[in-house]
Amino acid sequence: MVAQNTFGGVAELDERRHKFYLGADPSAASLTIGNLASLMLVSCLARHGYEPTLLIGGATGQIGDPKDTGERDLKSLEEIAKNKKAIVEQFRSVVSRAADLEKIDVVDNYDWFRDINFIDFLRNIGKHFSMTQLLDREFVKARIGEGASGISFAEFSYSLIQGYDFLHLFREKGIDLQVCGADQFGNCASGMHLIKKLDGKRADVWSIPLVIDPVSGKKFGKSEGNAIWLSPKLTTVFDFYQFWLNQSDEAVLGLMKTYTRLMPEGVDAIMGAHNSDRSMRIAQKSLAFGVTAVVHGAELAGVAIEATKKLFDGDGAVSDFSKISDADLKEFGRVLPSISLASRAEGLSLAEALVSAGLVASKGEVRRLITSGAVSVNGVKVADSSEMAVTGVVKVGKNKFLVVR
RNA sequence: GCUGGAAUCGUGUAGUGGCUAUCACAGGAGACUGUAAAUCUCCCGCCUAACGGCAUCGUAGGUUCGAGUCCUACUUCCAGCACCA
Repeated sequence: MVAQNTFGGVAELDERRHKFYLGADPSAASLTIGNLASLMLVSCLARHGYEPTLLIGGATGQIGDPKDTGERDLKSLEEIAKNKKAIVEQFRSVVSRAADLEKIDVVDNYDWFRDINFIDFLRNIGKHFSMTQLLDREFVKARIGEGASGISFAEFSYSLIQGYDFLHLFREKGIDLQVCGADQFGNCASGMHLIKKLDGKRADVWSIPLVIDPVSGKKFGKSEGNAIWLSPKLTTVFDFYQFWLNQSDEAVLGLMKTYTRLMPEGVDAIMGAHNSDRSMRIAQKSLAFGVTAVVHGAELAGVAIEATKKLFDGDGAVSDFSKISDADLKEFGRVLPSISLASRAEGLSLAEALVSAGLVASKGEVRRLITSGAVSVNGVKVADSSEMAVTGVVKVGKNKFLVVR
């Protein structure tokens, strides 16, 4: 679980102060499964007696972490404030579940940047950054030059801000280890060098590999439109569970290592069982439950499993969804988008219901899906987007459901 | 500041003033499967129950019967030169 670090081995860290931090920018209303990989490492360290601190990027989030394709749009301050709250909440709940830890320090880098004077910053910090090295970074090269999208001074300076964070936390709290995703290694290392230069002390960075889909070779879960979010408002618990359940045999081993608390022996045992009959998808099931339980709690993960059993073919499946009991429908509504039939006096058209529940982007899309036979109500394919007068389950495609109760 | 280029879907792209803006990737659906992978077929701006309607090639004007394409201004980016160090 190490991409690149700046120390000899974990044993070396054990000699030290046992304080570390992880940073996250409030650039969205929720963390994604990309961030979750870092959170799992944080939890692992916390279980072994290390003391975690979360840094929320109230300052850095106002600038935006430069990506290699192009400049980001600035987020409004209100949006940043909202995102901050949501992310801190997620961080706390995930780490406390995965590490049985109640108290987690949270700091906001805006608290110390708010009062920093620009000239002081250039004098004390900027002076220690080499332009040659700054220009040498991959994303800068990708942004400058023929056919490139360009880069603003604000984004260019991002890593100075992040570097200063590390120095600040080192001085104020004695934190001498930073955990980050591999894409952040450069930014984190700049802080490490600052500490060395200014205070003559040692600090380290532990970056974990970006999770790559072994089939497509693409970065995992962050491809813009279809990110998998930790917030149930953005990705339902059911979809979250299904996402892990649908992983390929090639990917599942690596994902278990990164995203579950299992020790190597446990992983081996599961993979052994999995390989004896792959069609049972034992590894995927284990992975899906484990991750869902950490993010959403064991109870909701259990509901997601129940819903999966009833809604898909196999043991215990209910092919006619109208036979699902009202109690079950209510329960499934906790992990699936749901809509109340009774709350609408007028007959609600199927198309409207699907669009308002967020299952389908537009009514035109619904029409296309119906034409291709993708939509069914209680197991019966529908021919037109007529009114919807029964309770039960609407199914769109293979694994999108709308509970009507 | 000067000169020359560039801006087309989530991404990368094609596009002599003329019919419905091309292709690929990503994404979605169907078939086949193990809710996997691979493969095949279809879809992939918005509205409408439907016939159909309305948009859209950085922004705003203009020329033209007709503009993604030509002209003008603006915005942003790139390159070279100059200026400044």
